[in-house]
Amino acid sequence: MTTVTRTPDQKLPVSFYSGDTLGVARNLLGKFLVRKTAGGAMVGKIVETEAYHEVGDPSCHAHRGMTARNAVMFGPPGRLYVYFTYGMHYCMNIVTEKEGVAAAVLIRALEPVAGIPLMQKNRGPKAIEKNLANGPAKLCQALAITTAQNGHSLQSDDLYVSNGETVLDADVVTTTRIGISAGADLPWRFYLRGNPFVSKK
DNA sequence: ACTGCGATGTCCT
DNA sequence: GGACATCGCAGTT
Repeated sequence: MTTVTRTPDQKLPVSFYSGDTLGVARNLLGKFLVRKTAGGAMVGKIVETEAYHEVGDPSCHAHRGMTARNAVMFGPPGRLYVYFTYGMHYCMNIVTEKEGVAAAVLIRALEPVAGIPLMQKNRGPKAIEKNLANGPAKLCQALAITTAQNGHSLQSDDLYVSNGETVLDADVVTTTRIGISAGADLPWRFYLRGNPFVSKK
């Protein structure tokens, strides 16, 4: 018999995030994002990511240098970069690369694993399980993440990424990013092949 | 199924 | 003043 061991409370170390952004984006697939709030704990498996980098990527918020909004991207790796967009939505990124290099991985979709009733409460009565976290703004709403968490360390106890499932290269699809115009040709989006919680096909 | 578009605040030119 | 790493609703095929 085969035993699958999961260690959902083992945080990924800062060194996991400090390297090449494309590699981090790929390797975040299958990991568990853990969020604890006053209402309870939630866990989602990361099933879709996108890489953003100040160098060679005109769609990166930091492409034209540091501003008040993107400053966290220039800081140390393993922290959260959360921004507000379209007048009503939040998106969360994980900062990568060494301090001084602005880069991050956008978390685009989660497969709900635990705390699903709380995610539904956060998302509102119209959300069903399939739609709880299959988009960057939806998952922030499900996990109660706003700009209040901008700069938040993933070594904290209320918001972190833990070891998850091993993902084979054969199960990773690499393609272009969604919802951007500049840099639309870069193959910097990664998702789990066939996973029903990916935001789009 | 698909397509178009309104909401709504902040950032940056 | 335009753009925006989005979402959900309304209308059509």
